Amino acid sequence: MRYYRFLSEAPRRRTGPTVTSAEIAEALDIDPTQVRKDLGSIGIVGMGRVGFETCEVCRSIRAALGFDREVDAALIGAGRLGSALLTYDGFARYGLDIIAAFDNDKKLKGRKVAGRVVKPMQALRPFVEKHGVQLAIITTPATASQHIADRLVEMGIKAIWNFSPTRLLVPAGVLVRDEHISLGFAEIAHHLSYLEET
Amino acid sequence: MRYYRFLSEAPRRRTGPTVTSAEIAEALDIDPTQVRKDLGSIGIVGMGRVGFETCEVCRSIRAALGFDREVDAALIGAGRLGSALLTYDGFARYGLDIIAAFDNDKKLKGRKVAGRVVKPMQALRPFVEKHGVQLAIITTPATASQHIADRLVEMGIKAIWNFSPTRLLVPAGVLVRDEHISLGFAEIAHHLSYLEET
DNA sequence: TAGATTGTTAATCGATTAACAATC
DNA sequence: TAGATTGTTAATCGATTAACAATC
Repeated sequence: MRYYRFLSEAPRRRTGPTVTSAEIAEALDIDPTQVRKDLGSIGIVGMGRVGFETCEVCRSIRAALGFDREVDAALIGAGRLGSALLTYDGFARYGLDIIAAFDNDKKLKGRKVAGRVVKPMQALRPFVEKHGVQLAIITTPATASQHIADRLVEMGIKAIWNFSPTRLLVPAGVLVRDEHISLGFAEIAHHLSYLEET
Repeated sequence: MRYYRFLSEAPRRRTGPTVTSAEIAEALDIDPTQVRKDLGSIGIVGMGRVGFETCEVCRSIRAALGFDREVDAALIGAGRLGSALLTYDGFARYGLDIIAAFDNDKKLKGRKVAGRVVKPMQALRPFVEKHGVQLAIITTPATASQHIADRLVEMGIKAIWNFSPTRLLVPAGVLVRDEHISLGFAEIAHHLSYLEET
């Protein structure tokens, strides 16, 4: 993933069409050997003397990471965080398309957020089944999220991206990615209290 | 951090006042020896026969993670994501207090979000200096964030929690924690395309 | 050809796991 | 005392780094 970020920015750096393992390693602060190993593991072969062809590597990484195909997602919870995700246009780069938003809040009903109408929760099941939605993004309050997750699993969802501050329990085979912002704060708190000491 | 989440939920599980390394290991799916090592490394000693005293361990971990002291933060960018962070009340648990929000958008000026007035950017420097703010949370568009980061560093900020989709460059000594949501999606995309294959 | 960069094998390092005497 | 659980040392495992012949 870090490779992808670095390489997709390559055109902007106006470097040539190739990149060496040493350059990548330098930029990402890792060992050149490591880079060659990683690239090799997803079937990318470099050329002696010149290195790797940037574009080709990019494509291969996209494929390896699964960014090369469209993923349609349903967003559950159209509050502030949900709206922020809907509005964010950076997901397209990774093949993620949030095709619908659902929320039970009467105030939001029928309102448009980032061009998408917020649908009532009753519409969720038919929608998921009709469009074969595989990914659900949950931004509901912690109290509601487990219940919603259970329903989503019933509907046959394959993955849940959980932004609510709870750990969700789901049967094996369904992927849950918990996005706990508080976790990031741990690093900061640690750093700051460390500064304090010295 | 995972220990902390687990242990702080202990009261809800209504287990006794102590917990064994085996129990923690089981719940977190790691090796019991690892647990004992980790706890030992922050100076926590357990008792033979009964294990560790839950409350005491919790306190020690809080201290080790730096959650035991208040951190005052300034939020830059009061858009959807910024508002979501302002509204989120879970930060208090970790000692984080967002004491002010700043945004240049005229529409937001003077508006209240989660009880805090949004201040204009000009007010940032005096505010940071007056209150000795150490942490800034950036939720501005990618184009603006580096410029803002530079200014914040000048003002003597110690850490930046970056929610804008760019990598920020700062001098050594200033901590930047990048919160790239797209990164989380990589895992999901990978899982889904893996399912596809089989 | 000469030189730079790769792919890969071998060596090092650190982290995880196993084993067990010491402790409550 | 007997039994469970700890702290710690030793052994294993995997991942990172170093070295170098093969390649363009």
